[in-house]
Amino acid sequence: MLAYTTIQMSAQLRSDGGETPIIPLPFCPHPQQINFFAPGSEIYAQGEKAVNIYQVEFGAVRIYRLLADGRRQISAFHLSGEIFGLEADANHHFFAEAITGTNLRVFPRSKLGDISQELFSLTLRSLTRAQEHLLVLGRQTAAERVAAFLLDLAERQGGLEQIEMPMSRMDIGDYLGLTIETVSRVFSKLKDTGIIALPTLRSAEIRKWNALQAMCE
Amino acid sequence: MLAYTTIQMSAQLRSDGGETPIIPLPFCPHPQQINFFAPGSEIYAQGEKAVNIYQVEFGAVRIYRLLADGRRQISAFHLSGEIFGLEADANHHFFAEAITGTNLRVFPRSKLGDISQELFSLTLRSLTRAQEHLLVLGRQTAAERVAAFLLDLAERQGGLEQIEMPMSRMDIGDYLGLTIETVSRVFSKLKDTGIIALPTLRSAEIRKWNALQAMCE
DNA sequence: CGACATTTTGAGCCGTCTCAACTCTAGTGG
DNA sequence: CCACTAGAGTTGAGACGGCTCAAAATGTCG
Repeated sequence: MLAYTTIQMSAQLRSDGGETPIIPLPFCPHPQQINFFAPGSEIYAQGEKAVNIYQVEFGAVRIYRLLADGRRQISAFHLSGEIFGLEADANHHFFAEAITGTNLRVFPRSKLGDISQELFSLTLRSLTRAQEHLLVLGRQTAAERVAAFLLDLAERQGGLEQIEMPMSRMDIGDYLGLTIETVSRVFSKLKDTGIIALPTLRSAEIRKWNALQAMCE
Repeated sequence: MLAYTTIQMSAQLRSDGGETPIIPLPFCPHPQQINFFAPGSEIYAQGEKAVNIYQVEFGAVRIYRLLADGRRQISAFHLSGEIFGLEADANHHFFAEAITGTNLRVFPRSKLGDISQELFSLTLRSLTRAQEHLLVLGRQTAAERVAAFLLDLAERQGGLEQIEMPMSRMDIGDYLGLTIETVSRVFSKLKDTGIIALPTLRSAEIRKWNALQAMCE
């Protein structure tokens, strides 16, 4: 929505520097190019012809859909190493945007050839992830959703207690089916009860793993 | 949950007889057996080793997950022709149960060999469907959810105004993230406004397509 | 340091849930 | 064929969680 262009380097440093680079980038069937996307920039749009698939080298991406009145649902965040952009037919069914400055490996769909076992299993993992997120959206309370979100992020970042959250509160709300106010209130409550700490706005630290896990049932 | 055994034939007739058999059953890589499942019977359980994939010949199946306190989220219904049971790893992440009397083609996973383009694209379609359902659960009101559900069912049954609903109100609620009471209230409202008719408990007739579509935005 | 965007906090409201009673349907047995 | 019964669905009243609207606080970048 907002078109930054000059800030990209600092955002890049934040999401890439520090700790982390634990996640491997194995998927690599062909020589491919790497493109940089500035924070907030569009990678593809709903309805657009799906010519490429993408792998995050570093940064973060949101996949989302919009209702006519502007309500937004983020169906997934993609972090380093993850693949996105595969579609069931010729066109994209969702929007994809870079959250922070993001480097993407671009694989032309035409050059993929036969479906590798690896690509298939990445797709199945996405499916499982989406189906599990359905449980969160359909049946969990606000507190449970945020807890599940934090644990999921932690796990995807190597299981450390320090979590990077490249996305805004609005992104988190649109992912969890909540408003920013509710997300914020839950964060505050978790902080007050000592379950997490919030060193900065875009990072969290899990202090009581069992308490957080217990919240998801 | 309930173990019928004597009623299975009538259930079978209801879901199979009448109109419908429009949907093709193309997926058929190897000779395979066909198994009958009585209404309510378990096809596989969460955590169980995933040895087969399944295709519905006739009947209906629910795929679901449970929280510790019994809250249930149905992530998908599968009708004639549809495939389910594929998992990202060795074990099932969900439960699968027959809703009505159901015949399933069973394909041993071991005999699938290389992933066919067709199987891959069926998987992608499931992924898209799940991601679109996230929008429903995350951002739509009760009335919008029910409208989307009815339109989806109608489309999958060939676009006719007569819809078969093999599942109970509880199933619908657990699919849409609502209680049975709310589902029932929305059905009543749609009936009162003449948008749908409800000839029997397990069928519906769409009277005003545009009104229903307008509800989903 | 100053301006703007983002996040947090507060107060009141609304949609959906909960709990309870009633109705309808389908199956059972006289 | 009809009354009886159990399960499923519907309807109503009140409660509650998360939303809306508003304002204060914090963080970011010029």
